[in-house]
Amino acid sequence: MAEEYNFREIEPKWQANWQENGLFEVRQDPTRPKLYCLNMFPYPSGVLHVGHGRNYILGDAVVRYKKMKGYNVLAPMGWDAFGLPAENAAIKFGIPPAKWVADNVANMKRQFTSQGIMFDWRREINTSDPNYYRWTQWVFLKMFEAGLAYKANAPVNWCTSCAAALANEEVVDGTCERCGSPVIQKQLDQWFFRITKYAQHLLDDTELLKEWPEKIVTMQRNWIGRSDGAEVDFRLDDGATIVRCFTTRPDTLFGVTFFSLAPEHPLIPSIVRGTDLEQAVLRFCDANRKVGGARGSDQQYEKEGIFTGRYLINPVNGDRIPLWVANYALMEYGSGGVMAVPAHDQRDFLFAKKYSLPIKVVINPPGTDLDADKMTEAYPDPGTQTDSGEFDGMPSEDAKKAITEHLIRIGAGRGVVKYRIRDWLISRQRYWGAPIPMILCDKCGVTPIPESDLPVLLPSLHEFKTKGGRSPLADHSEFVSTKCPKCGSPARRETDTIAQWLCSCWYFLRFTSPWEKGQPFNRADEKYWMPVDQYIGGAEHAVLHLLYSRFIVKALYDLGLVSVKEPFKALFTQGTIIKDGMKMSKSLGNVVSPDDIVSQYGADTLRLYTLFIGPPEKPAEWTDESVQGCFKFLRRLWEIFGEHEAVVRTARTFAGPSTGLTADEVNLRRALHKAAKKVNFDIEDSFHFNTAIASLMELLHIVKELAPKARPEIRKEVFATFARLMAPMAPHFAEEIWARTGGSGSVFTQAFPSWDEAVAEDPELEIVVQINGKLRGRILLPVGSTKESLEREAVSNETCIRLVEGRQIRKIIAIPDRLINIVVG
RNA sequence: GGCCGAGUGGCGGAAUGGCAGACGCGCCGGUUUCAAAAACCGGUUCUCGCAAGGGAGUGCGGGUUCGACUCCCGCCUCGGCCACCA
Repeated sequence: MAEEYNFREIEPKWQANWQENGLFEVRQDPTRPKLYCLNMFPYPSGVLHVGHGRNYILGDAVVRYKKMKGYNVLAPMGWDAFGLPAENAAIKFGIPPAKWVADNVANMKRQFTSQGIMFDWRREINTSDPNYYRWTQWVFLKMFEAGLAYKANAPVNWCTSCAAALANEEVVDGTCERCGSPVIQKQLDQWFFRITKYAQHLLDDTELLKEWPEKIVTMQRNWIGRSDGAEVDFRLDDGATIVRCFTTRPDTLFGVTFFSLAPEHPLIPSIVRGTDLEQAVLRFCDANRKVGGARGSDQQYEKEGIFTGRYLINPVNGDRIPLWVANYALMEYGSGGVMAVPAHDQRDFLFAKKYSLPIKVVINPPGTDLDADKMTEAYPDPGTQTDSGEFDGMPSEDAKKAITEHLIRIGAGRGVVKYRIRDWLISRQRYWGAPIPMILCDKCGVTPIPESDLPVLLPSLHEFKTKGGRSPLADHSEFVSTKCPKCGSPARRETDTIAQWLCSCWYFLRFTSPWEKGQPFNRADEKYWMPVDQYIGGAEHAVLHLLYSRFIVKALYDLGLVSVKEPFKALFTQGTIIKDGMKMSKSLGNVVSPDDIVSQYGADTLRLYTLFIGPPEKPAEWTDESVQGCFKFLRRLWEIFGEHEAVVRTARTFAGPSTGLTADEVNLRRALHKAAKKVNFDIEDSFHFNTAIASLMELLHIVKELAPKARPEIRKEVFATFARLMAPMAPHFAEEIWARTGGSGSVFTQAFPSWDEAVAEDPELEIVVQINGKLRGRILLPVGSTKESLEREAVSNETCIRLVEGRQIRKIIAIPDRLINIVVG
């Protein structure tokens, strides 16, 4: 009776073995190339589901593969533990956030281990640990020193339910990204990071992100949102007031027929003061003031506006144009005013039609003349200038520059660059975060806490609900009262906490030397390990986390504190796991627990299926039945190995040469080499473990058929190589087979099978012969044939001659390894 | 509206411009069993045919090529992200 595949015994055994032997404890090793492979660290929300697992299993497989390829691999893990969910959960369940975090961390760590996902746990970090967050506070101080942190009274997005200010990025369609409650505007004193100062750097250096998905780079560029254009000064009809606007289309300046101000525009009250329309205009402004991240709801709203009764003078042609207030003009973009050119902008066109405003064509499409009266939509494309004074006849693309220069000459404008990105709101009126390390002194003003006084400890509070926009810390007098570090007089601490985003913007630096006490990281270690060679995570962080991290690293680089300009050399964003047509999530009730799969089928089955489910960059549908396919694969391989185990264990090591092998032995070894080639290529090229596993399944079929016919030492080679090939994906299983083939030590101290040498000893390959892409035959040719030698061979080969049947050969197309196509006339 | 992706069996998905549908699931048939499950063996794009074999076939329409799922042009559909950003 054959021994059963007992994963329940095998898996814990090897997990303990790896732990004991410190397999994943990495040190700097100058003899090997380094590889810093990082999975985005999780929010310790409690329980991992198999959707989360995709991330970590993929990363672990890469780490194990690279390790076998000879790299010195750093694979650390930690916890992004500050932030709203922990605090909300703590309020809900009445336990301290720190306890909630600690419990969840313990469980998630257990889940990682039970799935065979191994990290260098000596480097574990937790962002809510004072040993960590004192250095988050240090980052804040450095930003302040660099003039990149400032306090301003600003309208902030305020979530009515979370009772917290949100970053623009956290507002989705006017509601809170986390809880979905409506977001309103509120004026508060807030800390900002001046990310806008780095907008151009961040944009330029997207050039360096060659190993990032194109999609993510594009999203970063769009988010920064550079627009090149001109600022134009329009003079109010009183001759004094100047109303500014930004345009990307100075070429359309002669076609301006009205002007729209944002309802929040500060000039409006003075412009309409004392006029008949004053009350109506102000009422309109109040009614259309922006609420939340977007005006109104998520839907496009009807364009509305009101005439102010006043006129502006177009600086280039003296046209007197009506000044309107319109709800589609945004105060926070440009300068809050739009020069409206209905003929060449669709929004302006719709507005002009609605309010019967004139339309003036100044750009004609190539070859035709537009008639303003007959237009049904705006013509936004380039063309030839018309009705534009001295610029008539000029291509509109050239006119952009020419008209801007003209504006400069007459002192009515200038070329400018605008960015969509805004400064980063960094303060939160919440408890569960790192206190902002600042002191408010009546005499000295806002004063940073000296580095030596860090950390500013977060006090343990039992009551930490936010009240009326104040941080809970504000009610805690022992925390608030302090002395000014400059003048020594009584002062107050800043009571806002640091947005959790900042904690996760530098953690990859801390991982390089997390044990450092007197500094955030050791410079030598940072220099050795940075940048992160392979970053793996979800595309949901495509903009915020990645952009913030890039910004912080650039700022620290400019301060001479880190050695790299970009933190992440290569990025891989894996697709989400779908179940029953929806993203897997606790709230939808469609989660599959890895614990259940592990106990039923084992960690290796879970890992194989997760990798096999589809190409890792794309979303994939989880089906419980399909899991069995991977389990069956392992069990079959186990059983087949069992039939050969006794022979293999005592066999000597196959050392070649390949002469004198039977046809079956050649075919068996060829299949092995083919699989090795495929697995190497798939992992190296694209992390396509799905096809790598498929090729191993194919290999199993052949091994099953041919291994019984091969001599013992070849069988030994086959099973030992098989074990090494599957080690990244099914590590426990591979260790067990490796050990049972008589292999010494851990399979992860072995080299991953390469294929080039192996293939070179393969005697011959079967090549398909096509005639005019149709008829087919097969010939055997030596392995390693080049395209040229194949073509030569085809002319003299008997099979080919017979197939050509005397017709004239026009062309021979040879694809090494695959086929020869002979085109005959 | 803008910018990306993607359309292949019943399903997930394979295919450097070269045997379309690898591999897995499911399904069908068989072996085994008192029976069922499991396991094992075989089959499984559609279509005509008892069969051998034939025909069609990668969203639609063109094109390039000896040869197109793959490249080019024009559509259609779906998904993602950003969106009255001047």
